[in-house]
Parts: sequence; structure tokens; C-alpha cells
Amino acid sequence: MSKVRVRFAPSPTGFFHIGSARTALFNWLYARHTNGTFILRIEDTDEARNTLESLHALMDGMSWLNLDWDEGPKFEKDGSIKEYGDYGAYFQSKRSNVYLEYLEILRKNGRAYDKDGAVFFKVSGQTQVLNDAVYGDVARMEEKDFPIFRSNGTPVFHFVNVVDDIAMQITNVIRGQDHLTNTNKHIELFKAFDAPMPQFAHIPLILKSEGEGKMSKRDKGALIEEYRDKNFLPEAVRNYLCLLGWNPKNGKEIMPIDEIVGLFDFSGIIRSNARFDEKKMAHFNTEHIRALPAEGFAKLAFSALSKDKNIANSSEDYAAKVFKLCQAKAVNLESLDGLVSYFFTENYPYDDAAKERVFKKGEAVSRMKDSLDMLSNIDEANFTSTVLHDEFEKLASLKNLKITEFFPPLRFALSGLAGGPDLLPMVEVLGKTKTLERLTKSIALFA
RNA sequence: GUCCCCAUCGUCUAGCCAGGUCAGGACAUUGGAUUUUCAUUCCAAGAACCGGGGUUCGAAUCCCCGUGGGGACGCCA
Repeated sequence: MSKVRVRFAPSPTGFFHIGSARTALFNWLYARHTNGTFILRIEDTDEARNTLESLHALMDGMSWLNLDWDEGPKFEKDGSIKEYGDYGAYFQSKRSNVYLEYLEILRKNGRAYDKDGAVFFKVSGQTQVLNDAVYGDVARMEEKDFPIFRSNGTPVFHFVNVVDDIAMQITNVIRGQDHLTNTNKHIELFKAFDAPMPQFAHIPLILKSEGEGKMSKRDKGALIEEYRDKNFLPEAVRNYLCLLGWNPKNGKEIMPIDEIVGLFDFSGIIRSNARFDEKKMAHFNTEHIRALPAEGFAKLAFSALSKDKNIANSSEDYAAKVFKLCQAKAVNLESLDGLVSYFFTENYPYDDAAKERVFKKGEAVSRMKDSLDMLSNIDEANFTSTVLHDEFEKLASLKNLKITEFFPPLRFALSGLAGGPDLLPMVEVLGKTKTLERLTKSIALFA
């Protein structure tokens, strides 16, 4: 059996849409699963609508999602575009000679004719049966001849799509279900060229989370770059997209991509359209954040939060400690600053609701004072969560109180908040100097 | 309007093809627990086979009709 060759064939006319990304992803998965070739072909026959900016958005988005392609155009370091592979050109705008050759074939066997300055394809008038890898047999007849070259001389989608699939020896066409009713046109063309038919696999569409219809570029969450800008983990977005319209049949959802590549096949593809769910997407992101090695998470968090000057200017070593401490609490990178910002400034705000809760008992300031007295007597070298825990136990029994009486006021004094990472490890990371300073300041403020 | 596809909790889905366990899981929601917090973790609960006919001892599962949803009908891709 010949090697699998699949292509993702977008037209660069806007941003990188989540539906396109998922089509690219399924092609990529199938190529990697079969050890085949994944090709990026740019369908830019509509000159008016194609922009270089869109091409950038497309390729950047694919690269961000780690969908690498074996053939097709790539941006070089200097910003120029280079095409890789033996089946180029990979821009349809550069393939007019090929299209003219193929047009000649159709003219010779009487399947193409001129009309109104355009060139039309003569349909057979017969019902074509598609044997789809996902939808099974689908029968449909094309009633009207359709244009394959416009009157301005440029070729039309149905024609170039098929010609290129033949010329590039594509073995499997994996594309959105919105093309299902176009496929009989394409089958007619393959037959007219007497070319081997690729296997078609149509995949379900992604619907809006609310309202009618498929996800469109205007919908929230529809653009891949939104996720990049919000510091989602690309592997999380990719993992979620895999599960939108495909089922691994092993009961698992959160999986490393290698496992998915091993499992992926057409039999797991769902036939009904799927509604996009932001919250589940966010959950995938959280799970992938948790799964990150501490060191890797710290690095990512540091760069994600580097727009905060306090963080950018702090020592990387200290920041890494903070992030490792908070990884287990983090649900995303986007709002991580809210969880960690007080580590990086002495001007941290005191939260009103937290203040109310802590001061309800009335003893908060004296608990802070007790803590301060006790902590002042601990050597800097012993400022570790285990030692601190022992010392707080001693303090508590001395005062005949529960250890937990001291914690909420201490946390509030040090962070201005009522919640956060485990308190004693947090004190350890903050260090003796800051801890004492902050306690002193807070006592003065609230006494 | 014509044609094509689809139909299980609010959402993503398992089960359907080879008909027979209280229809299983995940997200979300709600309620508890973790005698230090919670934007963490754990536990629990509620929540679905679109309707009607047929086939059958028996239907979520097979067939038909209806309804609903989606898509395609461009000299867009």
C-alpha cells in the first residue's frame, strides 16, 4: 500500500479559525498515525481576498499548535517564504501552468466548454456514490454544469482542488462536513481525469456554544490566537480539539499527543456536529498546567507574566520558587498574577472581604503580634515550613490556642488575601526579612 | 424551495453495526468534606435515550414516517 499523503488546504483570507485548526489537526493526526506525509497547500485563487497577514496568522497558528507540515511553504528566519517538498508549487496562485494542462485534458475528452467567457465543466448527469470513511455511502447527483475557470481567467475551487489532489498524489481527503455535498462534483472531476480517487473522510462541524449555526470568526473563542494571547497551553488546546468530534474509545480525555496519535483513526470520528464548550476547554488547560513539570511551569509562568514589571525585575530564582509553590493552585496562566502578585511587591493591596473575615474575631492583631514575636526569634536558616510548623505548635500550646488561630491573620498580613497557597511554605518562600517587615507594617496599619 | 448529513444528561460523549445488566464517563451545576485558607483536592447528588408507528418474547440499539438541528445549492473556498 502506498504511503499516506494528506493535505490541509486553507485559503488565507482571515484569522486562523478554530474549525480550520481542527481540520488541520485531524489531517496531521492521520499523517502522524500512519507515518505519512502532511502537506500544507495554500488555496489562494481568489486574489482579492488573500493577504500576507492571513498567511502569517495561519502558519503562526499551526506552529503554535505544534502541527508541523512536511511539504509546503514556510517562513524563513529573514521573513521570506520558502517552499519545501517535491510537489510544488504549494501556492495555487503559482500553479496556472498545471491547471492549463489539466484543462486541456478536459477539452480533449469533451468535458469542458466555453460560455460567457468562462470555462464550464460538463457533468455526467449520473448519480455519484461517495464512500466516505466517516459517513459511509452518500449518493448525490450534480444537475448543472459548473464553472472551472472564471471569465477573468482564474481557475475555480472545485477544479484546482481536485487537480492539485491528483498532481500531489493525495491519498486521503480529510475536510469539514460542509464539503460533503461538494464531493459529487469532485468525484465527477476525478473520473473525467481518469485519476485514482482518494479516500474521503468528512469530519463534523464545530457549532457555536450558544445560538444557531457553526462557529464563525466573530464568535468568542473562535480564533486560535485568542488562546495564545490568553496564555493557554497549546497542548491543551490541541488536546481539547482532538476530542471535539473524535472519541478515543478508551474513556480518557486528557492525553499526551503521542498517545492520541497512536489511537487516532476514522472509526472514532463522530458523525454529528459538536458544540464548542469554553469551560471544558479551560478544564483541559488546567489539567495540562498541572501535568507540567515544576521547572517547566515556572519558566512558562515567568514569561507569561513578564509584562508585570515587578515580576520581570525580580530574581528568576525567587520567581521560580513562587511559581512552583503556586502551580498546584493555578487554574490558568492568564489570571495567575492574581495568585502571585503580592510575592513581588511590598505595596500589595488588602482585600476588603478578606479583611472583614479576618477581623471578625477581634483578636487578629494580637495573633499577628504573637506570630511576629515568635518568628523574630527563628534563625533565617531555620525559616522552613517544617520548622515553622513546630514553632507554631509550641506557640499555640503556650497560649492555649489552636494552631489555626494564628494562620488567617498571618496570611492576611503577608498577602492581603484570605486564600492562596499553603501558608507555611508560602512564608518560607517569602523569607524571614519580608515576613517580619510585612507583619510589622500590617500590625501598625490595623492596630 | 431542492438536495445531503445528523439526533443519548445543559454541553462533549460511551453504549447502537453483531437487540437482552438500575443507560456509563467527563465538563458545568448544587451540596458536603479536607479540625489553615481556596481560584486547589476529595466525596456525593440532580440531570438524557426527540415524537409516533412497525419488527421482536424483548428496542437507546433494526425499519418507516414526522419533528428538530446542521450543511450545501457563487465566475467564495
